[in-house]
Amino acid sequence: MVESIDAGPSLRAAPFGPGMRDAVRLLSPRQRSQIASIATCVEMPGRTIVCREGSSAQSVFIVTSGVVKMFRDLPSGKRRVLGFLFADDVFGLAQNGHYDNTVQTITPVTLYRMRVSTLADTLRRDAELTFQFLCKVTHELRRSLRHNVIIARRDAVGRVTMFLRVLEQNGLLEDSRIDIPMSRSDVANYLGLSLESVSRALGRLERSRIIAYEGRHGIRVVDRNRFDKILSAL
Amino acid sequence: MVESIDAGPSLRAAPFGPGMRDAVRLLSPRQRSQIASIATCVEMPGRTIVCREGSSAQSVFIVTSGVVKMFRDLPSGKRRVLGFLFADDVFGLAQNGHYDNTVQTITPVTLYRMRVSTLADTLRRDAELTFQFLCKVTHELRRSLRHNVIIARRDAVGRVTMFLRVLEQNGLLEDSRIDIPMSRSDVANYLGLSLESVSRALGRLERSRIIAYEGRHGIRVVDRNRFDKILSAL
DNA sequence: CGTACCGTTGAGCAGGCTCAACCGCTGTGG
DNA sequence: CCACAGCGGTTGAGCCTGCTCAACGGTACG
Repeated sequence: MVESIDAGPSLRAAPFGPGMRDAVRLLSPRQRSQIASIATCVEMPGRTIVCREGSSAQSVFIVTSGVVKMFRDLPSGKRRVLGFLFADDVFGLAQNGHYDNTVQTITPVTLYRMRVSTLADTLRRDAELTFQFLCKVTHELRRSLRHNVIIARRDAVGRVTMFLRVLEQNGLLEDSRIDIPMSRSDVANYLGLSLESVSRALGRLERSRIIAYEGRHGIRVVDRNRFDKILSAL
Repeated sequence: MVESIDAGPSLRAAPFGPGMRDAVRLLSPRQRSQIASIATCVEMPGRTIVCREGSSAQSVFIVTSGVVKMFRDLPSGKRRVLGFLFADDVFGLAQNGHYDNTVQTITPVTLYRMRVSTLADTLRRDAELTFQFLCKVTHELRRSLRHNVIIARRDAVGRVTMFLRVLEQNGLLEDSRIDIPMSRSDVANYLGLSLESVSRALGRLERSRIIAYEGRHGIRVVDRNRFDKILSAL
């Protein structure tokens, strides 16, 4: 049954124990339908605000398809993008009564929405399910820490390259093709660079024949050696 | 019974629901003794490595007193400090079979150590306890995201000031006194600055009469207005 | 076909990094 | 008791990279 893999929302994370190299699907079919029973599936076009920083936190969301960005607007008008979320990611969890980040869709997305109180009730009665969520949030924490490592880097080319690898490991695309669904401005705000610097860094990578453009929102790694060298030059 | 507050390890985090302003103690006395029963209490002097990046993950730790730093060493020899952990914080959780960060004590610490497999077994049988850990890890995630916002800032004075506020909110010291237990070098690696920049930033804050030194590892905010102005100038 | 947004490229500036010297405290050994 | 070495912290000089401001190009969409 192909349908079984669509029988409700899913979570992806690396387990605590000595599991596979990286993230795996966490929830059992039973757990997925359990969550589906307390959630509603919604679809949204691109550029839609899903939840807003500071507003009362009603719901928790799980992404099923598409890409969203999580960000915070600063008094100066600058915007900090704190992360991009893909299929099998969860958000809306990090608050205490109020969301502390805004989440906006980048591509059209489908996601499951559930009331935070309903989810909390369900979790309190199901240790196994709660444990899965614990794994997932721990995984998010790991990603955030890696983000910290990336933006600690000083050179624009290095940051952009590390970002490309994150995208590569995330999207399970075929051989060396990397999809960049978000705008340069989003990338810049995520990496703590100006958008010009992002553009220049990509341009430099291309001119030195390390990557090749495939449209403006996709690249291909053509010199894996030098690509990896930049990564480890951190 | 004064002893009751020392009856085992504790966790501190902001709850999901509309709770207090900030973090609260999570575990019930019963849960604390439950964890204590599967943990061993250890004391360590300062500058001790607790667990090392890449090594096989045996244990999860809860800090009871003292300060530790979590960091990662990069190929270039540079060191990224990803966070400082205080009483009621947990670490060792973020791995999959291996620790992905090194943790080292800064001050003498007392902490509870438990085998990760034992903890996992306990959690799988107790939804309420697992939920508490979920809250805690979510809280850690929030802190990491705030860290991201801090180091996104460009100016050294701003980053240092935001760091001082984090320390202030963390340590529950009396009026405007802020303890800085870690070295300038640690602060620099945490903020993504050179240690000279940290030193200069603190010096500038002092010369402009916004803070006053109290020894090298403590300061006092003497002009709260301008202090806050720097914070919101982000 | 025009407009608006995204992306790219250029010129000049500023802030933080690097290198280097110096200071003060601590602990050690003669 | 003092000399010395080591470490953490501060300060200075000069360089370098990414930011800012600005103009231009291309593509998508009305």
